[in-house]
Amino acid sequence: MACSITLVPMAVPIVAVVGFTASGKTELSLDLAERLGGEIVNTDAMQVYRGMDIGTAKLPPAERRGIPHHLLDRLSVREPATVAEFQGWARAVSARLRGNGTVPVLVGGSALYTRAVLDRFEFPGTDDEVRARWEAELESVGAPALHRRLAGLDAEAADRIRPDNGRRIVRALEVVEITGRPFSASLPQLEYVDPLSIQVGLEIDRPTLDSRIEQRVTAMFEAGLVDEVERLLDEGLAEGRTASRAIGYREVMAHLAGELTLDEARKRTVIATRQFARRQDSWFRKDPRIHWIPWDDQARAERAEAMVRKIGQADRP
RNA sequence: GGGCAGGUAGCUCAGUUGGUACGAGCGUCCGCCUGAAAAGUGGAAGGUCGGCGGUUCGACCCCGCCCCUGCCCA
Repeated sequence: MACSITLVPMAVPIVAVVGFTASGKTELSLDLAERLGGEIVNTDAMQVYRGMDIGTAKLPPAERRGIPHHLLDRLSVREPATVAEFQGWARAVSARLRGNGTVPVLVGGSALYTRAVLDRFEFPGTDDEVRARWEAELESVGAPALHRRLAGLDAEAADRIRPDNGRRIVRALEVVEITGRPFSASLPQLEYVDPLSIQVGLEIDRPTLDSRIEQRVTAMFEAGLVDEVERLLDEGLAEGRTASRAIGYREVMAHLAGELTLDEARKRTVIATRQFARRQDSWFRKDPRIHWIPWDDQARAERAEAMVRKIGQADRP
């Protein structure tokens, strides 16, 4: 650049749009990105998969208003996804954007993913071989027996984890083995890594949310979700540890395997989505830092923008 | 019109050869949650056992009538 004026590095906030599936997050995030001069960073655990478009309600490129979207289509359906890996990606992208004065607008319904990016949140390492061994052990001995094992090695963790939750027991044993220290797994405090963080949530009443979910799922089936799943099966969807569990995808797979009729698959998908929304609710409710805006507020984008600007100023000298 | 099967939790169905419904799965509600998180996991609330009458110390289980559903015969 000819002009050599170095801009005073302005504090660039990091924004997250959170909320329930089907609540209108996508729309708000685009409006917000436009107003703030930001770019979208996906925080949806399943939209990181290539080819999972219809069933994850991934915004088609043509509807992205020219705003760059990050962390979409990163993995093949065969590859496992993990929070820790995602955390690395998301923090790197966010830091890069902010370095350029661009506001990262995180959008997605995966509460743990969002927290992993915004909060002080560290994950102990992992080891495929160690994990595989404990998983095999779980298979042959059963969760309660493994839980007793864990109790001997890390009483605190065993105390926190239910005897039936094989998955978490295995992880605890894995961490204890590779770190040589207690896992004592518990969620970290609600504390942002960077004070210039803000979460905006879309508030929506249950009856409305439930009917929107029903409509959205039905629309997905009409839009060709079954074809999408068939395509992905050729790419190894069934072998994917994470992707094969995605709502809608597993139901359609069951249908293609002859276990469910098409309509049963659709109905089960609606139910699973609703249950997912309830789980999201229990996460969001516990986070008092979220700024809620009614989903149908005409001026929601303006209001969200104002909230973000206020945060930025409050912390500026 | 006759015959058969069935009417038990919101749904699908177990069950008691008459002695307070042990119900189950799913759904619903509430909770937990550190490398699968759209995942995983714990708990709770739900029932005048189709209706009316009878037999009996006592009936959801026995008898009669009626209503409803499905199938079959005419």
